[in-house]
Amino acid sequence: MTKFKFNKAERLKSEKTIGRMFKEGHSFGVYPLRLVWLKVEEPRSDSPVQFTVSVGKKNFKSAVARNRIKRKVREAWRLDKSRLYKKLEGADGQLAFMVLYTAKEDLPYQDIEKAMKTVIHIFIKKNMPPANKRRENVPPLS
RNA sequence: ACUGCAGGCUACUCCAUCGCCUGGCCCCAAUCCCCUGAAGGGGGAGAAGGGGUUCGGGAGGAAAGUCCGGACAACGCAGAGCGCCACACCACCUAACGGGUGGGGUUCCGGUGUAAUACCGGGAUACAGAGCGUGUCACAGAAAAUUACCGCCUUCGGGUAAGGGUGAAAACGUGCGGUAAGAGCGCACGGCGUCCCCGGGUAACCGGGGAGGCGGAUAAACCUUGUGGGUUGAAAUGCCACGUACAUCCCGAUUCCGGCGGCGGGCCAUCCGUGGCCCAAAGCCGGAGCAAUGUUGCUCGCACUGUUGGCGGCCCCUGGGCGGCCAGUCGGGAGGGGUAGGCAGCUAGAGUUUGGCCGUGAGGCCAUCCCCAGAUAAAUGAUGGAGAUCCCGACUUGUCGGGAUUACAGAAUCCGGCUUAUUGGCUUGCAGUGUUU
RNA sequence: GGUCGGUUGGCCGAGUGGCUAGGCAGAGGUCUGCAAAACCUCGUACAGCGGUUCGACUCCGCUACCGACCU
Repeated sequence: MTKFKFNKAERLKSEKTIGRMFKEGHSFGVYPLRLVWLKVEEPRSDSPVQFTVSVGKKNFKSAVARNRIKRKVREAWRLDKSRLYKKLEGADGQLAFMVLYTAKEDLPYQDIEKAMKTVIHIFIKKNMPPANKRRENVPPLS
């Protein structure tokens, strides 16, 4: 039951962490999304991942439109994150995730959900090869 | 019924699944307290957190712009003056307002109608003062405000605003008289200010009469008059936690007087007990000065804070004067550093529903009912399915098929307004046109 | 959340209510064998909408956009 929830512990709120993500973190894009992520050594909560969304004011001037897109992206994350959580079981540290919405128009939910699934898939494929050798394949922080 | 104008109301509904924020209740539970005690047992409280087939609530008419007005909070005073800002026909409403309601003036439009005034309906209106002062008034024009030039007249001293046709604006307009030529110089009609009287109206103002007049515009130019405003704003403010650093540098003040007090000293008198006079430390009290603050514009007032101690030098001379340094305290400033978490403020209020009464109305009074968002990288969503409404097409005229549910837009301390954005529907008032009775 | 400031040609920038300076860039010309430089000429602007005024870049409202500050 708990796998579809989205609590406060799972939200990324620290301004410092977000600042570090853009300096030191890694990123890749899957239209219309772009993931920025960083491994945090001292977890702020007991959740394996802290997640947040960003929609630029440049692309969407209306606050209503920005809020709607953020809700859709959060919904997609909420429904698909369990796949990643399963892979992360037993790992120490915490991951900070930020998803940027890069499209210029408000896309329907199905498109966003599809992109989110791809994002999670690529992340697992790149950084989480099965079992024991996981730690070595995580790229070092620059 | 249609059209036009001016308003008002509303902001799709329901079901299922998965979620978000928030308040209550229940469960788990680290821990703490009490009783008894050898362990242990019993009872109670229970932060943060987790959970629940649990019970409630969860965006707007503009939540927006931040243009006004308040509540509330801080600044030692809600003190003074200056400055600054705002407002400006009258009355009322209101907690207050630059808002609203009603009325007045001015002006525009439409209709009816006239020789013309007029009447009806609707709109707009930052609408105090230009017979205080200062400034500005391009081009054109003789001249843009106290005045010249041309012209006209002349007794050659001068008089004269009729003419000069340009302009947004130029000496009340037209006619007659009058004159050397002219001029409100006089008269008739008309227009516009000032003052007084009468009538109506709470008043603005309107109507009538009289006196004395008529030398431009601009105050959303300075300004004058009147009225109001102390300033700053929830990133206010208070508390807790964490963290540097009661750290560094620069500047300023740290002076004097009086009273009480009497350590101690000097002089005089002496019946040797003491008495009188003078100087006078510590401490206490009061005052002046200085520094700084001066309610986050300037100045001032009152209040408040600091004004303590040590060490040398020079001069006269044995008690003072002058001038320094150091530390402390207080005040001002500079650069730099740390934190950017939590709680309160924070949602029961000029509140909401319904009804009655008063008022032309804005609104007021009374009763009744309800509790109705409090997030903070910032909650109210996603998916699916019905219904309802609207649009398009087809024809069997009430069915089918397709599409849309949209616009503007997301609370951030809270209210009252204003302004701006905006889809569709419903509805009220007024005017006009047409039809029927 | 609050408090302020700004918007003038393609770019930078001045402007007292009376025809919007100047520079860079662009176009044409003179000069040159050709260019550069220099000189001459030209085009293109007051963010938008209302109001005050005879007249508005300027004064006053509203709107849009850009920017600064606060602890």
